[in-house]
Amino acid sequence: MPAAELDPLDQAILSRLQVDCRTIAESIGAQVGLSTAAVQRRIKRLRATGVIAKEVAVVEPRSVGVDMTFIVGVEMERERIEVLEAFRKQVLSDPAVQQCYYVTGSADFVLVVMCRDMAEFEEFTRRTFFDNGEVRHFTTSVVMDRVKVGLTVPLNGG
Amino acid sequence: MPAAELDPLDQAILSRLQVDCRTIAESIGAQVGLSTAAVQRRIKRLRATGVIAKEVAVVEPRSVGVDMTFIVGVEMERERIEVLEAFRKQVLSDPAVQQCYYVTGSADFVLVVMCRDMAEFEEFTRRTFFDNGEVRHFTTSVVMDRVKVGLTVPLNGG
DNA sequence: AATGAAAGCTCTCAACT
DNA sequence: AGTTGAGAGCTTTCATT
Repeated sequence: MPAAELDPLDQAILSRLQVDCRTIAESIGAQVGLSTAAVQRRIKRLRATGVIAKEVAVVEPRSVGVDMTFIVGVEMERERIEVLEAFRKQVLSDPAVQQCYYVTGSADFVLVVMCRDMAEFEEFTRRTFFDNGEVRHFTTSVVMDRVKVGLTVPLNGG
Repeated sequence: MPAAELDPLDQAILSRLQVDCRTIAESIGAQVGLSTAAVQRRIKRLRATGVIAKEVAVVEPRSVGVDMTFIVGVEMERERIEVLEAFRKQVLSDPAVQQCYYVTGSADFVLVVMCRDMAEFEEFTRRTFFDNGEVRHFTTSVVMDRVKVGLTVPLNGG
């Protein structure tokens, strides 16, 4: 888990795979000036060392009937470890919660929540906030446009 | 695009690929009760119809020296189309901006920003906010823990 | 220690049943 | 939808630097 140094070749490979992990090694090799086997070996190492955490399919929400996204700030009643840990577990197991960040500032958690419709979101707020005595306050922002959505990490040199 | 109906088999396939898009078709088939070729045909269709938008490698930020995440709320001076559109373009081309949402409520945009360190974040705020006369106000929350990070979409129901 | 070339193998894809 | 075979892409081997 420490940061093993990545040379420019690894970075170039990663920047391709972050956009499309099905890019074939031959194509990457042609771009970065490496043989197919060399690229494959580097990708294998990047996976083994955890630099590539996972490779996932990104589903277009609307195509599966999910049409609403919310940004929700959550303030807990008390910042006790037990309370925070319980909330963590709850959001981890809730499929409507796409992302959850524990943050400084006025809110304790910031959630990105996806639902089919408003009714489903209200059901989410009930089970997550109203049925939880430890939640002091929450604020909802409705997403009108998902301008940029990805998990791409900035790499040196692009 | 209207939501083409997905049967439970497609949903089962998607739920696997959302976790690991390198799962081989044979393994998925064994789980959902379908032949290898049938699974591959369905995956191909899911890609062609845009249900699977893309397949990407997720890079562990710390392993490439990126150690800080911020949630930034941005309020624009005026909600003129031109101003909003210019801001959209700016964040789309900025590699530090991992995500950007246009939202209702007190902020106009919510950004997820990733940087190597605080200095890089300050440089980001300069180029994005201080050098932009149309930004009225912004609020920064520092992420202490990325509790849940993914682009997984809930598939129940459809 | 990492590379390139080529052999060997796995998975995918399209044709056919 | 299932079966099959050809081809694409990945992995291993080995000689080289």
